[in-house]
Amino acid sequence: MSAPKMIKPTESELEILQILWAKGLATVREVHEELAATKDVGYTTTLKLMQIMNEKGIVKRDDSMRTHVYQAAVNKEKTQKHLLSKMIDSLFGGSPTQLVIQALGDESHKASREELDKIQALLDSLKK
Amino acid sequence: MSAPKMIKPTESELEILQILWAKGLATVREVHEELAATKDVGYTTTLKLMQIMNEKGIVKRDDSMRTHVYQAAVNKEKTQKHLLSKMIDSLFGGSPTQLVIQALGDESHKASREELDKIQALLDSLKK
DNA sequence: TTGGCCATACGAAAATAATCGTATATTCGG
DNA sequence: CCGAATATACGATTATTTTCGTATGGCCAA
Repeated sequence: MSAPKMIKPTESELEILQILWAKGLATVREVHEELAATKDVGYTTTLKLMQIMNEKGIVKRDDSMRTHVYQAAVNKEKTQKHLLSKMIDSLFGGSPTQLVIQALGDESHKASREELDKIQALLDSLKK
Repeated sequence: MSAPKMIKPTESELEILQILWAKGLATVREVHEELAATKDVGYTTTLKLMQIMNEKGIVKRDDSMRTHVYQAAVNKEKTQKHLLSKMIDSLFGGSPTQLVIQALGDESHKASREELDKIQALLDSLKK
């Protein structure tokens, strides 16, 4: 089994996935260093998490070398869509509109002009 | 302490909050019946959860009667915004735009024409 | 060769979340 | 008054997630 049916990464797993999505390929050490920049966590903790993720099929690894090389085994957009959909149901009563409005109104994550234009374009196409 | 600084309801707590936000005031039994319609869970489980939420300050209760009456102690929009913000950080690299695009493109949660207009209005005001 | 890094494996503790059984009190119909 | 129904309190179990200590072995410079 390579691609897991139930995509339900935990909080910590998501942090690791983010890094793997950005890097493509990465060793435990690389992932760990990036994690450690933000939070205080031990190396073996990161290692263990990635091992578990490998068992779950969330990541794949190449263990032909002494230092294993990992990569995400779940698609970024699919995962985002899935979790977003869950949030729409669990927090916005099934309406994506309220979510969009809240997201756009978020003061701490302001959208740039270009981004707004991008959204505008999508909106236009949806209106047709 | 009435309003908690750290808004971090668990999955189950969120389900209960949703019901309380909709109902305004509700007893444990009322909340439980609504929960039980969807999932298989015992009454005392719901009770316990709501007691814990009360201790955490997520809900308030009037226990002047034998049957306590609960209500949400956290603001719905604030909570939505907070969790959304966390998701933007943890899953969309801090950019709300990708989130908005994914949300609007979600096939299983289509936005109506009115909703699209609503978003358009907000977009217009942001563009200025 | 050998001592120090650096790697993975693995077990298990610690922290958090969810579940429920049982005790006990109140209410109310008959 | 009495028993069934219904309420809360509370302890304890189970499940899940996170964390880390320790074991073990490879690699390499001195």
